[in-house]
Amino acid sequence: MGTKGASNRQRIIEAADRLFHTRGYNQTSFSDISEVTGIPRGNFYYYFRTKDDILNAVVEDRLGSYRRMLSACERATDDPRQRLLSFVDILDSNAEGIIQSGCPIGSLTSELAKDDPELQLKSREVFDLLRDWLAKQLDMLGLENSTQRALDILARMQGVSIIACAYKDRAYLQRNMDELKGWINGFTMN
Amino acid sequence: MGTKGASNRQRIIEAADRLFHTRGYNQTSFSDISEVTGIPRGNFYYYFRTKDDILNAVVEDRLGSYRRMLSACERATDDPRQRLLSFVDILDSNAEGIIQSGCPIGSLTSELAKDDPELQLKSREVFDLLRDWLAKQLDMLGLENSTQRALDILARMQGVSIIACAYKDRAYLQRNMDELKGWINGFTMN
DNA sequence: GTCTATAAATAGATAGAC
DNA sequence: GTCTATCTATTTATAGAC
Repeated sequence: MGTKGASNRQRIIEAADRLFHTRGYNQTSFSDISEVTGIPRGNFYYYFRTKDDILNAVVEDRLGSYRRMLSACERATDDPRQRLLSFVDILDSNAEGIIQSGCPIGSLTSELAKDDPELQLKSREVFDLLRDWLAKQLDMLGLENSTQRALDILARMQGVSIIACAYKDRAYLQRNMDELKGWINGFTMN
Repeated sequence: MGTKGASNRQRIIEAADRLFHTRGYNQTSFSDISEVTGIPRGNFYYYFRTKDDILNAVVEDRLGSYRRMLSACERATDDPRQRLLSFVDILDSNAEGIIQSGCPIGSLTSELAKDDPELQLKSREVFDLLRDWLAKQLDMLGLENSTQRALDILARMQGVSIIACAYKDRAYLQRNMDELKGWINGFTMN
């Protein structure tokens, strides 16, 4: 695989990633990706056989990004409570994108739930990654039902994202992220 | 407007309502609605000028349905706490649909956030209706920041719906609906 | 009011020149 | 590896017969 080929492939993935977030999977056409990247439509099929393949590559790319962010978070501190608070900050740093287009993970998984069960399963892998990482930190805090609590954290962030996006209310998002941090701080007292 | 015409129009709205939930707005074509209702595609334009008009009619129809449910809930009891608990039960009765396709309100509003700001504003009206009704009950309980708390209830239900749908986990939905009721019961002690 | 036929645009996907 | 041209199917929407 040549350097330029890998570059083109990566450019397609990154453009598709952004478009899947801002316009949705089904509303993103090959023409859209072509316009953004400058790569002709027909060339896409050299790198991906189908549109579904692009989605799979985008999810794999997201998994890699989140794994790197979580690893960096683990290297920064050994305190699981601090790690959980950093986790909230990571997603908080994407606040503007959430207000405009919703959570990239949640909105993609929700969209694909209506479409193709296989694609939804693929997009859910990002949830799996975050859930397992959160559960690991909760385990270190000595909490029980760590997986369920991890899902509760994700559910809370998803719900806040939905409302904040629906009302384009950045203050609502900020306030609830802070309350979520307080909730997480309360975990240590159990 | 004749009887049969109104009937056809209503049949289109109800079929579109279900399809917008199970497949999404953008993934629902006139052909899909035609297949379900048996009404030819071309006939749709006698009742609606555009697909957007169908969405508007669907949202208006949903608003009417929810208004009737909330009114019935108000007639059933004067206790605002009981009304809030009944509210959770109403959405809980649609559990199977939430598992399969997500919350009809949340998923539609999220989808349209990526598409057309005007359509999102229209679909958000259902959130507005529920928010205001919840806030009214919270006011009766003597709570402050009733609108913010109402949004918190909606956010919590949305988040739980996203996770329950992603993992097709009916038990998770049920457990969190019960916890939400406990949370609401806690409101009276403030 | 109801339906058929069809327009005009766009989708995902393919073939093949270079 | 890269790009143009094109195929086939489907989309929203229109025209017009009945």
